[in-house]
Amino acid sequence: MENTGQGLHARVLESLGPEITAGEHSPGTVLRTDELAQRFDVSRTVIREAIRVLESMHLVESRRRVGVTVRPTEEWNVFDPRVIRWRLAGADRPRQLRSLTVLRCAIEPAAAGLAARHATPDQCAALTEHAMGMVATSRGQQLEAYLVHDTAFHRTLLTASGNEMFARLNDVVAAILTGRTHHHVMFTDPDPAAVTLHVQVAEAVRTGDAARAEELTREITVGAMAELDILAP
Amino acid sequence: MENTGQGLHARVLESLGPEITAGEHSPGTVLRTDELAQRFDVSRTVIREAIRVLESMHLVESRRRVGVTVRPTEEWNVFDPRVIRWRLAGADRPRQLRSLTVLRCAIEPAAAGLAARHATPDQCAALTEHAMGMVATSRGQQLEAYLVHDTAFHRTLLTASGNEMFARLNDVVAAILTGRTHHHVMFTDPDPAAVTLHVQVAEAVRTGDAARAEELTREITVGAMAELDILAP
DNA sequence: GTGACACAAACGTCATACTTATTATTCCCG
DNA sequence: CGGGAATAATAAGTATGACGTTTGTGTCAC
Repeated sequence: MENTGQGLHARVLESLGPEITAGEHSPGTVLRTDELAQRFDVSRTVIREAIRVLESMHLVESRRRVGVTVRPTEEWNVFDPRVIRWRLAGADRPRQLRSLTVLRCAIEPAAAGLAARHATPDQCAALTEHAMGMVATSRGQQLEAYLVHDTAFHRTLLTASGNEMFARLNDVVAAILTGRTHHHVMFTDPDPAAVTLHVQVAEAVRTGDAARAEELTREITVGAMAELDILAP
Repeated sequence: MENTGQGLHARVLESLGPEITAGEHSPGTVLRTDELAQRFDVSRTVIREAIRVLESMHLVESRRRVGVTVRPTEEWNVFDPRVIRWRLAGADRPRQLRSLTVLRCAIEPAAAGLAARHATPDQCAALTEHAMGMVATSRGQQLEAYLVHDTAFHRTLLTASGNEMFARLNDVVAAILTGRTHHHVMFTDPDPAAVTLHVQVAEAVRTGDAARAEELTREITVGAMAELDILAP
């Protein structure tokens, strides 16, 4: 239960954060540090440190004499990994998943194009290796093993793009892929066409064909959007 | 500009953050809270709150008995608005600007396509209005006025996409546009072709032509990359 | 009704003592 | 001489109480 034992402030954060992102405290609600200290049975010091982090995420705003007020959703730092995680774990998980998928579909083709230019031999090898792994595990209900290779493939692709911003989105893509397998209840084996596309992307990156890598990746992402009933762009 | 005097912890943060992102403390360096408290002449409480925020940005890692160690660049939360701002203000501004531009060029076409589907009449009106403003200020060294309309145009476009993640990138795009005008020393008037493209994008969004809006916006972003000598994808 | 003024509530800051985890050192035994 | 266990040292983590600062609000006089 307590996987958050890294300090009391972390424990408070992992309680308050999800509460806020889940909308349990509607925007405008005021939280008082004294009450929170009493509720969590910790000192105000600990509460204040947690509040400071929530404030850095633009989830709350602390003002004198008034207290800690919850900010409206539009002001949240929706790119903060923790905010993403909390929202994915909360009630509006579907909407968050759609937002992230749209983002992913804008990013990954561009990342693939860059990877075709910048990927190191090691990265090319890793890509083909994971693509082969996907092929090997694409039949016979080996969904977990398939997911591992799928995640590794996209992580390698994003890293190989050489763009630090893209690289930092691998957690997002991993969350999407994991979510699809675990939550969306994939009983059936993966789409063979998608598996083939991954192999072809690895090949395009290896041969340095940026345009082809981008287009093939776009096909993959279009498929990902279709799974969530998002209009293709 | 930004109010850095809003509390001592904010002051410390706005000193330590830039120092770290500028590489003044190389990864692995250990900072001790007591020393920092002495250096900034504040209590340890204040230092701890600042450290907690830096920790939430993955800039540092606080461990008992060892101190606060600076983390390697690859682990930083490069999407955090403050990290972006600090790096833009620091030494590796050029590289940061290129990273952001690549990101922008992956995002904006997709955002334009979505905007063509989701934009409200008000947003369409704002788009055309700002495009007209760009036309009106595109000649005669009215660079500042042009920048205002340019920024507003792209902000409206990203917001109109209806995707919260895209919408939160308007600060990034604004930083890029501002940087081009101010830093890149634009003596010459804007490229007339780019101005025309903006008008056409506004028109495409208004008429709901998603494919056209996306393609036109891609042409704009390709131009933005060319200005920074980035290979077109 | 309007202005100034005083009060109080909540956060902000500080100082201090104590706790805990982690590392480094010592020391004993094989 | 070497290795592992006991021990000490260290720096962050937590608790507490006091005081400062800002600011919303109510009151009072005019």
